[in-house]
Amino acid sequence: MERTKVAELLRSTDFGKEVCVKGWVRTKRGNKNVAFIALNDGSIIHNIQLVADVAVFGEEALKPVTTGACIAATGTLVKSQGQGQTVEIQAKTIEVYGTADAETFPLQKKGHTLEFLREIAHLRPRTNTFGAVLRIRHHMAYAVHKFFNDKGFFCLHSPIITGSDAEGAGEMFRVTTLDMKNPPKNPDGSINYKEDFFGKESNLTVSGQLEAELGALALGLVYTFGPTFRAENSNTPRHLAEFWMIEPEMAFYDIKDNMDLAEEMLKYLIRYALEHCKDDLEFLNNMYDKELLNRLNSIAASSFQRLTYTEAIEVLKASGKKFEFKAEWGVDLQKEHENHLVDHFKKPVILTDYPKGIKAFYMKQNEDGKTVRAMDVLFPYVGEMIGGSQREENYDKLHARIKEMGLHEESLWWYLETRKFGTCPHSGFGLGFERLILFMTGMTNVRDIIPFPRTPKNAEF
RNA sequence: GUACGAGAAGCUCAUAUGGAUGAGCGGCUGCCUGUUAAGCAGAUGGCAGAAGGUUCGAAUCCUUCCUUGUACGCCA
Repeated sequence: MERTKVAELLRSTDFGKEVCVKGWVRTKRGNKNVAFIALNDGSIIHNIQLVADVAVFGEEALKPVTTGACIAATGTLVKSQGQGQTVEIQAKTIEVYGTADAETFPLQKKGHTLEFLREIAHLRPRTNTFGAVLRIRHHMAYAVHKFFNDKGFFCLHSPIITGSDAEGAGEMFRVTTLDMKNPPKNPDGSINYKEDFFGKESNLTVSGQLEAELGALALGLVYTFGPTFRAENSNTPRHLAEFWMIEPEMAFYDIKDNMDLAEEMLKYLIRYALEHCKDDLEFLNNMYDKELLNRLNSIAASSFQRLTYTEAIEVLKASGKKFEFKAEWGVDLQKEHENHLVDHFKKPVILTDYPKGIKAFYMKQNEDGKTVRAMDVLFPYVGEMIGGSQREENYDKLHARIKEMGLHEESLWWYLETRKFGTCPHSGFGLGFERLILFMTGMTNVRDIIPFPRTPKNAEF
């Protein structure tokens, strides 16, 4: 008999129908006469209840049906006699695919802390929480592609391995096939990378932006959605060494178009989640964060507060609040400052036109000679969600800035050539996918947002 | 990387000023004719992260290291 998913069975009113269901046992309870098995197959957060008459199956046959075991069952879909569910399956056959020794299976019926579940990341997808998070993560990934596709963007696959060391977004992971115990040396004792796989030093990418710009200057509207790697020793609930980033890049967009796109996209994604992840969001709302649904609904309906860095400094100064670090023009905003701004406006804030000294080389320089057309989107709950800018399209200005900042000009030759050949105004931004999911789920640590987190001192699984 | 906190039973935690280690849950055994993270009863289960040190005596005090949490920094 063909397997029917639990999600479908729970919607069905086809009572009397013979069905087959397969999944993992969450709990089994009952007495001498009847056993109730809560079965979950991952298709939905809810379980279906199997009712097994002990007289039919025999006590011994039901023994291996324990929490964590995988089974296939056939039976009749019936209206539940008990409370708590509308439909259930009166079981006729049960086949055990895989047992789970109750003494050693680490997931118990009662809840576990998220910290403990991180230690058993290979099994935590079987919990309600991670089922919900991972389903939401999937829907958000799909929604990102759908959003861009519907707007005429093309997905561009930027490289994972890069020979460029000038992206400037953080420390990089070296990629090499050289024998680390005995690397080939130059006469001066340094390592000879000419012997390495690519004939030069290479690393894992920290951003697909520069390549996305090349794509935008040919296809118009593009976006990347891929993994990025940063070897920073960042120990916070918002940082990972390996994370996923969405980086749209748009020809002919100025900073305002850029902001409009970022705001439209974020609201679209929130609405998409509210529409397609209802059960999972309700579970997370009840279990972790009672304000989750309110927050999602309110931000989907809000219009983001836009102001310049200079105006933000004024707001901070006028607040009269005592900050640990004084808010002063020219200094990068501290977390406490960002938090104050978001609290002050009570909605997402888009900050623009930062001092050029604290931003990356590729951002378009303003006429004032002091600021660049950067934009950061600050969100309640998670902080910096997006970082982006209008890009500097003028060759001379870009070149001067690269020299001024002491960057390795030669390795950026290809990037500079786009400004020589058919340059145009363009903009883009980077959205941290895990931070988006953090916001979307009400979870508090990105280690619980990605199936297998990579953080300093941790690459298990 | 900095600051502070935490590492004891499978899990979550009590163990007041250093003085024979405790509980709840899980798992196990038994009871209960439809249960809902079921209920009731019982037994089992740990030389307290690692290494040193102080002391008659250390889970408790000190040192170093490891792991982990939170805040901050780097950013997304």
